[in-house]
Amino acid sequence: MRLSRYFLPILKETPKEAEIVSHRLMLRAGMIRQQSAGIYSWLPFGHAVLQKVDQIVREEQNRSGAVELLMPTIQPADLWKESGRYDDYGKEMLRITDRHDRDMLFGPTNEEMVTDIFRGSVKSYKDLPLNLYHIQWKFRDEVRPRFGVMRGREFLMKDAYSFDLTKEDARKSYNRMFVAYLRTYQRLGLTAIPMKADSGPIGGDMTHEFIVLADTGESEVFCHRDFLDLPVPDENIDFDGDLSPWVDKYTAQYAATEEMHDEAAFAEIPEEDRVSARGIEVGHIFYFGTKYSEPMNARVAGPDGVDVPVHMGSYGIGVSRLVGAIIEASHDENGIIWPESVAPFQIGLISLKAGHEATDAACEGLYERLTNAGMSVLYDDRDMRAGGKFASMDLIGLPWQLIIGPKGVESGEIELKNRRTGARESLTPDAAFNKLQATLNS
RNA sequence: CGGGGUAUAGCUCAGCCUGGUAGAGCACUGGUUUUGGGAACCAGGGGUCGAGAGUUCGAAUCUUUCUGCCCCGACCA
Repeated sequence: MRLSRYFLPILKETPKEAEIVSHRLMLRAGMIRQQSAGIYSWLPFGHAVLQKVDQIVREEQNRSGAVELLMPTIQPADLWKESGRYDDYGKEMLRITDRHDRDMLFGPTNEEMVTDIFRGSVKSYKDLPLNLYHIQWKFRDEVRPRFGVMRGREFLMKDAYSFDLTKEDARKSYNRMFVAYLRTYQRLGLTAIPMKADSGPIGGDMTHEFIVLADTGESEVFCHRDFLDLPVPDENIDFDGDLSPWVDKYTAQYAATEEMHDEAAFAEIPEEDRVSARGIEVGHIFYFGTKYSEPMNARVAGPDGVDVPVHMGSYGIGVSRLVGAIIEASHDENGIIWPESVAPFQIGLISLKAGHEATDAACEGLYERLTNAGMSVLYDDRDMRAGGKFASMDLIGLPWQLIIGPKGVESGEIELKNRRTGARESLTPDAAFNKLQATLNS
């Protein structure tokens, strides 16, 4: 992509409404534009990141055996009246009346709807287990939206719903999601720690919040240092096998958010292993049994022929929030530092002197070569001074920068810079190409 | 939903106290000189000063009502 033909409205100054770093950087890097409190347009650069995250989440859901569908944003109120939540859910639910005066709502979540879909078609234990998920925009009319996309009113969320005959089976479904989440966050370049969450009236140990540590996190969290470098299952993990060893490994040590914090238990950890930090919740999984299947009559026949309500769980990942969380966890004073897995482009190619014949030729040649080799390149071909280009490229945080100017072209060298480490090296165009190909296509 | 702010050019802000023809920097357009870490100069374009009502000869400025947005708290993926 040539920057001169892209839409990347970079801001030199920070809009005053942005308080936290991810919000500031997302506005400055031309990723989002606010349309109303907590409601954002995703501009091309931001949209590209959102799609990368979306796709990784999808791939890991699919790998775990979950099946994708797509439910609507607008739901009829009747389903919610059936479960009893129409009255329970407060003003956070955006209620709408259509032209026929029917009560509708903009979905804040989809338990009722997916239960309705399930009960219409599944009647036997032979069709279980089943896990249905979608990635869809939700709306919660927060009293006080803030932190940009981290706490918006409209947000993109992956929500999965598992259906099982028994609680024991539901635990297996829970474990599958647990492991899928570990893999998902790792692929996104994040260290996410599963922490005990409040299970509310359901009770039990099957609920965890996945927390990313970041200095600017919204809440205080406490955990054992071991979590910071626990291995994550590789892509060959068998989701039909017994996943409990992995879950056990990740639940053996102390980890809790503020609300669930137990000072005494935390004190038992050797002092040097105690981690007390700020965290961002990027996922939440929980088992809730027959809370919806009971009132909504979602029952299946067991092997004995008797109908029983299915055991359900739901599993959320805040996809749009993750974009902010990744920035919170990965930036410096100059801007964003994208993990390679979610970077909108792998390489930023800077022409230090657009219009200079030899420089243009060198840039065009390399741009074409890299692109043809399957690498994604944002080519800054604007006629602009070098300083501004360097600042822009650091701000938008592409993992690799290729810097080509008249001096280097004359001596046959270009500069390759790693955004994260800041390391630069002068290479011939061939060497730079080979290095990038070896690094990025591996 | 309680408390506190704020609203002037695309962005950051001054002007308001003490009413008198709407400003600066950056950005944008044209030009000249520059050119390896956010250049300089010259010439331009761009604002019903959030909206309504009032006071006044005259309102960005004073009074008042409304609205948007932001921050703190309670609440939450």
